[in-house]
Amino acid sequence: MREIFDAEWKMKMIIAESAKDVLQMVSEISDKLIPGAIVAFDFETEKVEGDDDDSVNPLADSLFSVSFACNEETVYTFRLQKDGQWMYPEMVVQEVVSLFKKLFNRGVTKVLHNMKFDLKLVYRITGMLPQVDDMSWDDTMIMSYLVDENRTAKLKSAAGRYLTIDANKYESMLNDAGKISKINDIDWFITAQYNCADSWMTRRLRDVLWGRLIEQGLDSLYKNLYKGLLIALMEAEIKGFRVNAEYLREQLKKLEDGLNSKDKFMKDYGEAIFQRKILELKDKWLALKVESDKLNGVEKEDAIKRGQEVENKFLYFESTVRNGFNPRSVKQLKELVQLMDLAKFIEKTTNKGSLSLDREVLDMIVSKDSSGFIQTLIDYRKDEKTRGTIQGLLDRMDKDNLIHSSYLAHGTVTGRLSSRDPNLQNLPSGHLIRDAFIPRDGHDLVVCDFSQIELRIAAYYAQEETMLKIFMEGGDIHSKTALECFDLKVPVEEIKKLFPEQRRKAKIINFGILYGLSDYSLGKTLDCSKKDAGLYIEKYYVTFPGLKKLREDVIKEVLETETVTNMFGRKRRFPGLAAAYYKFGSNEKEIAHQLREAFNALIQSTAVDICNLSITKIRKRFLAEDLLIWLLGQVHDEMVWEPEKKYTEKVVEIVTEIAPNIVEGYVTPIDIKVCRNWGEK
DNA sequence: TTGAAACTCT
DNA sequence: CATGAGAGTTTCAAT
Repeated sequence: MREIFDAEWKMKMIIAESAKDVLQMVSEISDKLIPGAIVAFDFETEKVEGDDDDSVNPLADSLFSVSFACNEETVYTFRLQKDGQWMYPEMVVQEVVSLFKKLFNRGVTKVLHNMKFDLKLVYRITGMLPQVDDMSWDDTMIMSYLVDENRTAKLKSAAGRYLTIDANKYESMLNDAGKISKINDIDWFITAQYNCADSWMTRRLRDVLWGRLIEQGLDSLYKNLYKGLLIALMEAEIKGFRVNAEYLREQLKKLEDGLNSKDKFMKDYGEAIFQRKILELKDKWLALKVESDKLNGVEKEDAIKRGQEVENKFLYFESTVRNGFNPRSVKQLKELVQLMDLAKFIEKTTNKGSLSLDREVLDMIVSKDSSGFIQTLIDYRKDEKTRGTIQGLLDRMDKDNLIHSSYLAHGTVTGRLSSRDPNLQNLPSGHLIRDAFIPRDGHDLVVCDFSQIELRIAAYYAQEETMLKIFMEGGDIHSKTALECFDLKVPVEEIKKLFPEQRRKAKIINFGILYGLSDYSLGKTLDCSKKDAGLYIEKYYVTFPGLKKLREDVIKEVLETETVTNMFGRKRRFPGLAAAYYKFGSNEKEIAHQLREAFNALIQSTAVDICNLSITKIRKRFLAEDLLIWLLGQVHDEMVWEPEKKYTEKVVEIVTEIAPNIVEGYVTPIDIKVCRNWGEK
């Protein structure tokens, strides 16, 4: 056993050096797990040999070591595994395992930074997970996120910020010691201290952040939403979404065949044009060479320079042809579009100011191209995207055809979740891909989404009478908007049938308003003049005056407080906005952007809090009724559950009871469907 | 490894 | 002055 004291941090690190040390340490830690104790712990992991996945994977990585901060001063640490194998005799391993099992005592508060990650490791060791109603786990990453959504919630950043220490001290030590990428090759006493520092910071952060949560009125959101949500999400990640791999491989094959022929067509076409141009450029280059021989001084230098430019160009074209024209290369495409004489029709530029060749532009120039190249490119891009998505799903599927996406609860400024590896929140709508997502044998998918939740939230905050009435009576909001904005002289019930085009446009206006759409952009999307678009927006606000007032109120509020707070207490902060707004000559574009963001944040954050609160509440009810039903996925205002068939009706009943009634006194209706695959929804 | 550009979703 | 909010992934090209 070795002890190291960090006088600056007042941190005593106790490091085990042998199996005997581990036994003693486990017993000491065990003794401290008494009711009322607050203990932070943290794992270090490493990739196992032969795992080609480059991301950190708590379901597969080797457990290098763990540290326990049992109070604010004392931290213990010991090694666990090497290359995925335990480093100790079976008896010692059993003691370690039972220590982790003792953590499930609800009288002891456990603190983790990114709790889903470490709890998955605990799950691998013990086979145990906390229940969704277990309040004895704290996540300092989420606390830090709630306290300041604008700054990174990473442990070292948060610790540096809230503990006012040099939080990277031990990481620097690790880097100095190593310059080796593998944690296993570094002296254990160095990594041990690094590991200790992490749980020490986590333990210290917990108290500081808890104070901040209380100060800012965020404690209820943290306790009632996040504690349960994180566990429900962790269950979804562990469980995984089953996919029909054979079906996906079939679709992949079909796409690849189509892509190959499109690729060949475009290659041949592109290369022919480049070849022709190369000859032209060579002639030009020769001419310039002859010319430059006749000249002197500055003129000669200029001609040589131009000659070199021409030479570079045809050398580039030659290498392009040699390596094969690649329709995925934006650079090559731009050259080609210029040679095809289509560039003159393109006004749109990319963010950096170069020629844009996105779908919108291609749609515009496709009619000017008789060769079929542009149309082929449009189709190619679409299919290539789908192919990539399918390939990504197949690559990430485990041996049981399960896809374990992870959900980040701290990834967005509005409180939305994000999904990654793979992202299940941006799968193309429609059947092709979503049909591949299926329930396990003997199970159903229950898919539930909130209908028009953002508009309903806006109406609620605004107490917009006309809008509330339409929602309450089950009327069609888009029809009403169409009627008023386009002066349609028919009863509102007939709009859907008689003026579907106007209704479609009204839908764009309805959603656009929530995002702060300008007359300029609305004109572009509706393909009408800016002036007409402005009139529509005006009429919209006459029809729904409450919404106009709400927008003004939110802007007024954010300019005073630099903060938007939703009905659950969630905050979206805009530091510096007030000062910037009242300062002469500041960036108006940026201010306008932040004001749009502020209004949208109120609506978006409320919508997602309702959805996530319903997930937590529903999952807790399943627990209370002893139904072993886990969440499978969440897509902002949609949730997917996977019950055994015998529980399907019960799930529909409970979801239908809970989800629409999260806000007291205001119903947020849902659509719910039992599906054989995700595409059926 | 990073940034730009393209495309996907709610 | 620019002009709709929030995300993640893939590919190419440059560093």
